[in-house]
Amino acid sequence: MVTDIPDIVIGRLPIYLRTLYRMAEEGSKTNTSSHDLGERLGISSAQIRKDLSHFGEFGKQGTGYNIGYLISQLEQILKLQEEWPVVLIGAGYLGHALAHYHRFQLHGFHIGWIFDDDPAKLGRVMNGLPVQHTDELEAVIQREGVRIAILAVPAGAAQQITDRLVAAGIRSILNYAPISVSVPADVHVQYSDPVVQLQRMTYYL
Amino acid sequence: MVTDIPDIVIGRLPIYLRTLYRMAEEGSKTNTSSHDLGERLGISSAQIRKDLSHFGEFGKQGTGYNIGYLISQLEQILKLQEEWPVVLIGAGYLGHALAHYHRFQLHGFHIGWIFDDDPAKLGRVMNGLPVQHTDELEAVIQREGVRIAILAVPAGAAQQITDRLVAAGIRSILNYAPISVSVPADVHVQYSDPVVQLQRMTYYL
DNA sequence: CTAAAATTGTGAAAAGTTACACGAATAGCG
DNA sequence: CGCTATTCGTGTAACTTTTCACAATTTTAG
Repeated sequence: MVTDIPDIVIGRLPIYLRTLYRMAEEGSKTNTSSHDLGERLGISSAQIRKDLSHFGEFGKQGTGYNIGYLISQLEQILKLQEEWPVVLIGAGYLGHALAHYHRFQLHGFHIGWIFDDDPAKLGRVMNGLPVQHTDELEAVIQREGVRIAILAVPAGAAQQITDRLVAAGIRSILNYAPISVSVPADVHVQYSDPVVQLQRMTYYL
Repeated sequence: MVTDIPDIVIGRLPIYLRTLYRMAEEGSKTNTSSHDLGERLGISSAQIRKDLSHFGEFGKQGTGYNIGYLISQLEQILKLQEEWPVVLIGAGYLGHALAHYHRFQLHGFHIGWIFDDDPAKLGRVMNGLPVQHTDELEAVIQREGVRIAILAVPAGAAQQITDRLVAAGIRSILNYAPISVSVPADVHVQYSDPVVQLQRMTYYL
């Protein structure tokens, strides 16, 4: 049951969770089923049941899943019931947008520090936070025990910054830079290169 | 050879391409190998060779791959040798950042129109483009033959806008909205929900 | 010129993922 | 109360993806 869950399963849980939050907001019912959920997501009901079964038995035959209960279980599995401090590196257009992205706060990710090494940007305030020099990265990460970073810097700076982040204690990186960074096995990176995402679709046009 | 390529293979080609562009820029050599490429990407060399072999024989035993040639072949496969017009929906913080993202233009994606339905944003200019009312979506897409859209609107608006995009002729959607949209089978969607991406990593912390 | 090293493309094996299908439990209805 | 409709959790089968390993070719070095 709780042994070595495939990454691909973990990757789907936030999607389930997102849909459950939406169902809870709609408030039209207290329960849902794997079938119902699957239909909304374009995923088979069997897959949803199999995925959840890795972690326990959250449903009830005949009734399905209680939405609130399943939400709390998924949040627990994904460690989303605490607030996670996050550092943001890069105060360009994208960094600016991410600094203002209110859904981070809403879901327990608190961007608390913004860094850049462009003198023109230092001291600027974004959503209440001053842009600090990257020289202070290590000190902040260590002092505050930050484990998560969002990287929105140019390709040329990404590997070097990544090495510093990892050395300072960062273990999860959301990478918007257009480059595959190299990290130790215990560090997780999620890639989000907008160009790559568009290029994945033109083949089919 | 050229028959029903797995999506997962298509999805890796832009990553290979990105690395090849970087190698070409570095300019230190004209050739590379599956081994070399794999090392930079954290992917096995066998996988790279297998992926490429779906489309033809681009390498040479003993020598590897000519970087420029492989780039041109991948661009051809992915249909990246033409310029693609793109519509952007949503002129909030994220839309603003995407409108200014210079790598789109650099890689042949031309954001030519920005839409929003918030009266306060209409007429504002972003990177030289005026924000237009979403009422004009269909007319523009049809007149200009646009096939690609970037969606940066709130969850509540996303499905309705998606339906209109698809009806007007859009076939590829890069979706930043935090919701799984439902589309016909011939329409491709790439998801990029920043919160989901962070939530995929906290499990491992 | 020859031997060693590098490297490809690929068939086959291994590993991983998804879908099927069914017993068991529950709820709703007449 | 008993019958029908739902729905879960899961063992197994089917399918997909990755890895292995090797013949064939080319380059390099002596």
